[in-house]
Order: sequence, then structure tokens, then C-alpha cells
Amino acid sequence: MKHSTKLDLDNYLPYLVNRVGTIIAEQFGEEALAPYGLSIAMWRVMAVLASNGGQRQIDLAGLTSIDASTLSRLVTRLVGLGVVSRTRSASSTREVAVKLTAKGKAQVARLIPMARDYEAAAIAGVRAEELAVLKSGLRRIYANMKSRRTSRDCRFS
Amino acid sequence: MKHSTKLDLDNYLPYLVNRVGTIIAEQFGEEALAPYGLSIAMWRVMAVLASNGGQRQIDLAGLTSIDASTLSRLVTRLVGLGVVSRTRSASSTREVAVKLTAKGKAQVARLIPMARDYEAAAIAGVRAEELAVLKSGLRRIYANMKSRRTSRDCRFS
DNA sequence: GGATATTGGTTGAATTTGCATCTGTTGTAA
DNA sequence: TTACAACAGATGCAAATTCAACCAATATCC
Repeated sequence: MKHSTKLDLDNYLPYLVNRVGTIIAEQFGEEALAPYGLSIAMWRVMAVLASNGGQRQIDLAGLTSIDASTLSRLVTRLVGLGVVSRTRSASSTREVAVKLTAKGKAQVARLIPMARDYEAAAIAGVRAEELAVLKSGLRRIYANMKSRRTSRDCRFS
Repeated sequence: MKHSTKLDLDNYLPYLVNRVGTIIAEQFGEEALAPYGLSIAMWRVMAVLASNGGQRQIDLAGLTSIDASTLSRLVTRLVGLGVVSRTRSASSTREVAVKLTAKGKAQVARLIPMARDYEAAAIAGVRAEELAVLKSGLRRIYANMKSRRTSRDCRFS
């Protein structure tokens, strides 16, 4: 039948993606982050800051896929830990600039090799060209969904 | 340099996976599920039950990547909605058998075409053989992490 | 300029989550 | 059979997350 009402989960992309994201986050969180007193969400914020430099909170929210209000409280805690700084933006006083502190950079530097190890363990047995296809596919899919959303949000239908 | 302390997020698998998982869940949740009063977690449970048949809660937890205690409460709510039934297992009274009700099956049947549409939108522009590589890569990665965990948990090292 | 809309960020309140713990059940081994 | 360990599930509770409402600052339009 063409329009089967059955969904084969083992071949359903959102399912495959979700379980991989969950299991990597669980293991990296418990084994690498917990000893440093960090949560996955905290790590994501710090990794984005390390990779892309200081950001406004709103952009950080987009880059980390974390809700803006959640991020607001999260940044407060990260400031309390001394790993990021939150300062009023120079150009616009309603904006806030979040940056890694020296301590934050040091922590990220320690964590990055571990992050690499986990990625390496995850992709064990996947050939380089397959991995390239996998990653570019994920980038493409993200772009697809992103443009879907923005076109939907646009008030000119 | 070989061991760069820099992490290129746009090529870092956990990052790519996480943002794709989040954006698909957000859109499917808001556009397809919310009108039915369902959350993503509820949909995941129902989809697994539709795909794999009735399950014990503990197995359902594994299949959906949802914590057992969270799932316990979630099933209570799904029973309240009338979409699943929770009955004591015949073989073992400590176990519970969770199954879709007729109403639950009907809801899943309505949602599956929408789930297909979202998957189709997500993978637009990805060639069939690339998609196959992508999916099997994700399955492989999940298996890798899974075996890592079980070998770590095993007390015989 | 002045009214209005939009944006970035924060906060209150309600919900959800996850860990630890508890209860009851099954398995196992002396 | 009787201990004792392991397991499935439920629950208390604290922490985290979300949505909506909110404030202040900037943009936009007349």
C-alpha cells in the first residue's frame, strides 16, 4: 500500500535523531560534565561562546536551541559560577553581551578534548565520506526546517 | 596544530544532531500535536506503541529515551486522555502492560501522515542514497553509544 | 517631534523533570 | 525454604523549564 498508516520508527528520521541526541547528551553529561558541576545546557552555552565568540543572549538562545527565558536564568547561574560575564552591550543598553571569562575558557579547554573523544566513540566504524554525508545532511535538514519556520512566521503568508 | 583546543561547532556531531532534533520537535509539536492537545513526549510514546506494539513501561522508557519516573506519570496522563491502557501484566504482577486504545490508535493514524510530511519537508533536497547513509549512520552511532554504556555499567569491567 | 510597534531581556506562576527513595514482586542461591 | 539481591513501578521533592506578562530601550511611521 502506498499511504501506509504504519510508521517504521527504525527508519523514521526524527526518531533516529532524537535517540542519538539523547544518548550522547546523557553519557557526556554524566561522565564528563557532572564532575565539573556542569549541566548539558551549560556546556552548550559555553561551547557556543568558545566557538562563535561573545553573543547577545537572544542569539545565544538561537545558537543553543535553548528558550530565551531559560537561557536568561541559565546565564545568571553561569555568571555565579564565574565562567561567563554578562555586560550591557555598548551599542544598545537593552542588549546584553555574554562572554566567556578566563576561568570559563580554561574549563572549555579542558572539556574540548573530552568532547572530541565522545564524538570519536560515537562515529566509530563510520567511514569518513559517510560521516561527511551524515553531517552535511544534518546541516541541510536544519536549514530546511529553519526556512520552513521563518516562512510560516512571515505575515505575508 | 593537531590537538586544537578549538571546537568547530558546525562540524561537531552532537551539536548538529541536537539542533535538528530540537527544531523538528518544536515545529511538529506546535503545528501538528498542539491542536490535538498532545506533547512531543506523548506523541513519542504513542508512536512507539503503534510501531512496536504494547510494552512494559520500562521498555517503553528505553525505546522513547524518556526517564522511567517521567514516563510513569506520563502514562497516567495518557490513560486519563483515554489513548492508552495500563493493565497489570499477566505473567508478572509487578509489571505493567501499556497499550494503545482504539481511540489512541485513531489519533496515531491521523498523525502519521503529518509525521511523514514533516520528515519529507526535513529531508527535501537530500538524495535517496545520502539519506540512507544518514539514517544508517545514526543507527550505528546509537548502537556505539549504547554498547559503550552497557560495557561501562557492567561490573566485570 | 510624538505616537506606536517591535525587540531584548527578565520575572511570576504553573508545569515538568529527574534523582533518590520507597513498596511490592520476582529471581537466585545457600 | 528462607534469605537476599535485582527489578518494575510509583512518589516526594527540589531543581529546571515553559508560557505569558511585563519593563525598558530602540525602530518605525505619521
